[in-house]
Amino acid sequence: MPEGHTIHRLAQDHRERFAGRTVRVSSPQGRFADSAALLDGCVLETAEAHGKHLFLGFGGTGWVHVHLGLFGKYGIGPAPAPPATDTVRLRIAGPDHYSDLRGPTACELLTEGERQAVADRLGPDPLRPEDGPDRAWDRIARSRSTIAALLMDQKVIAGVGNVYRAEVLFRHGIDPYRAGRDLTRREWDALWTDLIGLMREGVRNNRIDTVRPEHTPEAMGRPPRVDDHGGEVYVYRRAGMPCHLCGDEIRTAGLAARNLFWCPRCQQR
DNA sequence: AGCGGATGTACAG
DNA sequence: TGTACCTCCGCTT
Repeated sequence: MPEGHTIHRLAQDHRERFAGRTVRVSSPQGRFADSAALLDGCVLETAEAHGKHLFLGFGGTGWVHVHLGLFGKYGIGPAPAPPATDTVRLRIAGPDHYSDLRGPTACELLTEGERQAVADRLGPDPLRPEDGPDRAWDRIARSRSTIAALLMDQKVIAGVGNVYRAEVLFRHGIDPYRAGRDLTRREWDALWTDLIGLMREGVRNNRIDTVRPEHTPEAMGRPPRVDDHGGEVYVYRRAGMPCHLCGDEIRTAGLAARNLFWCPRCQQR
C-alpha cells in the first residue's frame, strides 16, 4: 500500500472523519502510550500529507508524525471500534469513526518545529499543488546516479515508491539505468507531469493503476492481472512475463535493496 | 508450524 | 552494501 498516494488518501480520510472533533486516543500495543495519554480528549484539528509522511495536527499539543514504512497499515471504519488487538500502535476514535494504525516505522509526537524539519528534508511532492519539478531537476541534472535510484530518493522527489518508479519509467520508455544528468529537461518535465496524474488517480481509487486505456486487458483481449498488489500495471512484479506492448520478457534486478522491473526493449538508452 | 516476501527507511561500517 | 525493524499473508511442510 504505502506510496505517497496512500498517505494523501489517509490524510483526506482523517480530515473527513475527525477534523474539528474531540477524539479518544490510545495505544493498545503500548509503544505510543505516553503520547496517547497526552492527546486523549484533544481536538484533532487537521491532517496533512507530505510525501510518505502523515501528520495529524492536535493544535498546541503538537503533531503525530506517522510513517508506514514497508509494513504499516491503517484500518478505518465506522464506530463502534472493534476490540483492539495487541498490535494496534495508535487508535483514534471519534463519535462516528475509528482508525487503527499497525506496524508503522514511525509514530511519534512532534512539535511544530520538528514537523517542519521533517518536511524540509523532503523533495517536491507531485501531490502537493504548491510543489513543482524545478527543485528535483536541479538535483537530477547534476547527478551521476541512475534515474531509478533518484526517483526513490525522497530528498529528490517525495512520495514515489517502487511501483510508481517502475511504471512511470516504462510509460516514458526510459531505461532505469540512465544517469540523471543524461536526462533532458523535457523528459523530466514529462515524468513529473505524468506522476501528478497517476498519483492523483491513486488517491482517488486508493490503488495504483498505470495502464493506459488502449492497453487494458479488455482493450487488448488479454487476461486480467494475476498479481495481487491491487492495480493494473505494465512491469511491476511482472518479471519473466511478456511485456504488454512488445512481448519481450520483463526483467528484474536488485537496486539498492529493492526490486527494479523494466522492459529491455521498450526502455532503451 | 514455519518460511519468505512486501508499495520503506535509517543506521553502521 | 548490508542489516535491523515493524506486521500480515500466502505458500510450503
